[in-house]
Amino acid sequence: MAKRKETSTNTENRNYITSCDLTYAVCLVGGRWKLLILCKLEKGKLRFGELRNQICNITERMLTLQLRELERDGMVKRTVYAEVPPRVEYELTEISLKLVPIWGLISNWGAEHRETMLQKNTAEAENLIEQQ
Amino acid sequence: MAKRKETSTNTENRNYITSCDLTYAVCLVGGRWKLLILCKLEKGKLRFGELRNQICNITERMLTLQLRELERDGMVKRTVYAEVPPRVEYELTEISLKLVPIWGLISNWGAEHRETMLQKNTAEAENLIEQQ
DNA sequence: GCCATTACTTACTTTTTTGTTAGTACCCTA
DNA sequence: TAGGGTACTAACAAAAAAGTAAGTAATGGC
Repeated sequence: MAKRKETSTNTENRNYITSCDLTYAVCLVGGRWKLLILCKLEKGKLRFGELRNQICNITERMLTLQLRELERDGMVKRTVYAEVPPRVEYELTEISLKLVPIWGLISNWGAEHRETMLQKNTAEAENLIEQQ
Repeated sequence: MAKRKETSTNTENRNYITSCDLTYAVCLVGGRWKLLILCKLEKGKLRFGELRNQICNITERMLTLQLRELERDGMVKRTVYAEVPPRVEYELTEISLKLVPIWGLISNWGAEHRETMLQKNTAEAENLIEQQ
């Protein structure tokens, strides 16, 4: 998340894999908290503190880091109001808004996958019992 | 990738974030090489060595690890033929096949995002020059 | 002058992921 | 009987990501 050694194989491989548009796109939202943040912003602008309260397990540090990366990657827009105490609002950008319908599809698939795995694991457990 | 400390905040947070179906789904393909592997398998079955050759920067260890996870998560099916030298084939499963059309959408979005960022960066660079 | 509020930083530690190198098992062929 | 091919595995090191704890700045209200 922080500074990277620019010459590592790790970095080279990152560049290699993101030449694939699909992998590139998924990497943009790959940070642990990013999709959660983006989902919260689907319904409209939110302040830093509102995001923190809605994602109860996130630390301020992680929220800041993820938001900074999302901003750098054009996924959220950050607006600072020159007030004291400070007020900062975050919202989706034009390009990230285009992903919203796709998130719906993926989310449905995720639910289906979870169902499938549950059945699979149940079946395997029953097999184990029978074998005894 | 290997063993995890089961009680870390890190692990707790993993569980928390994957209660969201969208995050859950993206985590399934979140390993560095997973989407690349899945894309190669879109066109049909492939042997271990074929995958290794088609993804030229991957090590055998990483390929093995990613395939094992994909298999555990029901994303690929592994078939071993009892021959010498060994032959192992990998293919997409019913559930991962359902993602293929969505990958197309994401991929297109990724290309568009890349374009957008390129223009944005070019514009910013020009602004910097003007300001001098 | 002191405290509260908000949105962060900074320095550091822990955990996880990724990469490197050198094996292994198996049987077939030369 | 030595070497080749295939699909791995194991031990270790490096890098990156995530988490912890303790600040900071600015100003309005008490």
